[in-house]
Amino acid sequence: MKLEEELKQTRFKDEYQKAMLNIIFTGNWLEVWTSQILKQYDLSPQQFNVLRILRGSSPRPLNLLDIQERMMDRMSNATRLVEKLRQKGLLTRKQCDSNRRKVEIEITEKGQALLKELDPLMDESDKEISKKLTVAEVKTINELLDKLRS
Amino acid sequence: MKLEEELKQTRFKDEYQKAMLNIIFTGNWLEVWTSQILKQYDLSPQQFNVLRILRGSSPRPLNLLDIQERMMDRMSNATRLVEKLRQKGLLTRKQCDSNRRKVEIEITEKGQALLKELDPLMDESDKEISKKLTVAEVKTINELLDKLRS
DNA sequence: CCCTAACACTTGTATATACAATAAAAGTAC
DNA sequence: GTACTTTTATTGTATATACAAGTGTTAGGG
Repeated sequence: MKLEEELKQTRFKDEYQKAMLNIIFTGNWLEVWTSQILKQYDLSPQQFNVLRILRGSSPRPLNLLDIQERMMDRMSNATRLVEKLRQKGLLTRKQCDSNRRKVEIEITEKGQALLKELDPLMDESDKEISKKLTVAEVKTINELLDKLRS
Repeated sequence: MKLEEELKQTRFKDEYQKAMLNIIFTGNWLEVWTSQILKQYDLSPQQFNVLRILRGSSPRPLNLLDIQERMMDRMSNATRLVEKLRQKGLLTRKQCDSNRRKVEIEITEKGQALLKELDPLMDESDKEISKKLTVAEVKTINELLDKLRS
């Protein structure tokens, strides 16, 4: 739907302003969507993101700064996020031997299993998008967004 | 910068998954950017958004549901958001005569003045984007995002 | 070895947010 | 008018987040 209808607005100052709002709005929209899916598994999008990051580096553990660098929202508090996941048994943390300031964080079997359960659900979301846009079109989006942040 | 570098990730499952993450990430990125600008004026992006919505409808007042419909993030609590802005004297609220469940919310002179002060700063952000992307390119983004949400 | 600075993380605190429960007014049916 | 439903907004509560201050660890200079 056009952003104008979505936000019941008649016009924007220019295409640039509209793009700014459009990207933020669509990002929120996608995040709400995934959070609906994740809710039944008691995960926030951020927690899910951290788990996927850990799976990506598995079996090599990551420390907190590594995770923070890879997070979608760098502002959120990695310590407490990780602690939440640890309490659920989805990851382990131990002090790093060579540098005791660091912690080594690793996804557990249980975490892997949970992600495996979630994979098909997330594939569904991708399929939803593929109903709306062709591969060429999403490629274009990716290129333009990458360019925007350059 | 490419999302892969930004998130220090080697690859994504496919372009669809990358687009999903890219839009969310870039949306966050833009929101953080504007929130930096707004911070010196003690406004959150959401509060700023509400003020702009009210300016857009001025001099006609809006009630809470109207505002909620036009907000970027529909989940946030409009009542408390509006109350914060009222305390700052940026808007007024009064019970609606014809339907006393509703409230009429209107931007004040002070609110208008604040927005006027912020306009040039926000124009700067637009200009930043215009250094990276042509009008044709942002038009493409807008079309594709609108299509994605359709 | 001592002193200072840099690093990696944690904690405190104030604010924001999500979601559910509640309240009050208006509309509808009888 | 009374009972029921719907609309519109508010409040309670648990959780999340931002930002600054604090803690313990390591590194470097003299």
